[in-house]
Amino acid sequence: MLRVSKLTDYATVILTHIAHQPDELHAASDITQSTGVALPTVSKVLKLLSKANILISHRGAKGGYQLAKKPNETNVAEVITAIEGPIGMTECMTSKGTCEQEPSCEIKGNWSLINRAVYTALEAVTLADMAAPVRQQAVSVVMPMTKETNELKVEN
Amino acid sequence: MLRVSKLTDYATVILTHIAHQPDELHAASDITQSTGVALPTVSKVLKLLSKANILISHRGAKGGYQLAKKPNETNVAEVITAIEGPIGMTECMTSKGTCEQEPSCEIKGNWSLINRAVYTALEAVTLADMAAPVRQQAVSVVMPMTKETNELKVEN
DNA sequence: CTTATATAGGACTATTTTAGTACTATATAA
DNA sequence: TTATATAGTACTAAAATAGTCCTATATAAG
Ligand code: FES
Ligand code: FES
Repeated sequence: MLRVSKLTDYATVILTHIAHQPDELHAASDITQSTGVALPTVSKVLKLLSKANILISHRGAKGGYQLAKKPNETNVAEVITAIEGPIGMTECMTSKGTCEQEPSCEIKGNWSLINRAVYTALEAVTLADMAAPVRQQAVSVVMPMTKETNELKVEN
Repeated sequence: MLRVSKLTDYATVILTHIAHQPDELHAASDITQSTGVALPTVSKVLKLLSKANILISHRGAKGGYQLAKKPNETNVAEVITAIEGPIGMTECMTSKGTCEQEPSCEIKGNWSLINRAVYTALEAVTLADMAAPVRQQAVSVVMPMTKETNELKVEN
């Protein structure tokens, strides 16, 4: 079904919450209350985000987490990568040399382009976007094209 | 890691193979030989693709499968949907009414836009593209935008 | 210095999803 | 009638994910 994991979904909810008060410290226990996600799970997500330098942590009493960068400087692709690891639509994209039919594979190149297109789409959405009301914009994405149409359809 | 399942990957390999001879019938046993994928697995994939009307099946002796449409009329989004079910980045996208925090959820709208962007990217690639050598093109995708930039960045 | 608080890190279990296989029924060409 | 090939379904095994828990470490405050 091509979906992100639950943890990633939690991560966006949590980060969106934090993005509303970017300068304050947010303890895991506070976030549990405001999001409804169980404490151990919240804790796990926060650790992963901290490790990926999306959040900065402060230990000890009165500690907590805050955004490492401005809300518009962290995007969804980074969040997904922090929780799930590198984004690659097929196994061959993330784990090199594993695939037996790699030498003769003719579709790898196209998957790589699809990959880039999806990544670009995810990269275009920031925490600021998530925290803000929904509006619309257009973004250009690199894609493979058919043999027949030998020129760019849309230029950016 | 945001990836399609192995079966989906097989499906693209198989369909790309068939797309090279769109008018001939391809039996599961033939496809096993030319792709290296185990027969029961090939069989499973072909059945799913047939059920989704991406392939047409012919039973009995000298039977097999062929493309239901021209190679450029079937896209990757359809293939993924055929094997994995509806494409939705989060659970809330595909299974309505399940999420407890749906009423108060402020990020659903943005996930919906991300979803559409990814879908558009996948929709833009056809079997003809997969079968052809890799080239480049640009495609426009609808995305959410920040509060500040209240106008379209790129028009298509 | 001591205590309470909060994150860091890792290990572990349970659950869910995916992959792969097998078997029976049905259709068709020869 | 027989050989061949798909349809449909059920089942098992393997892998990924989700969720929990425990111990160590850092820090603010009394
Ligand atoms: S399927 Fe692995 S490299 Fe193409
Ligand atoms: S998280 Fe389920 S609707 Fe937003």
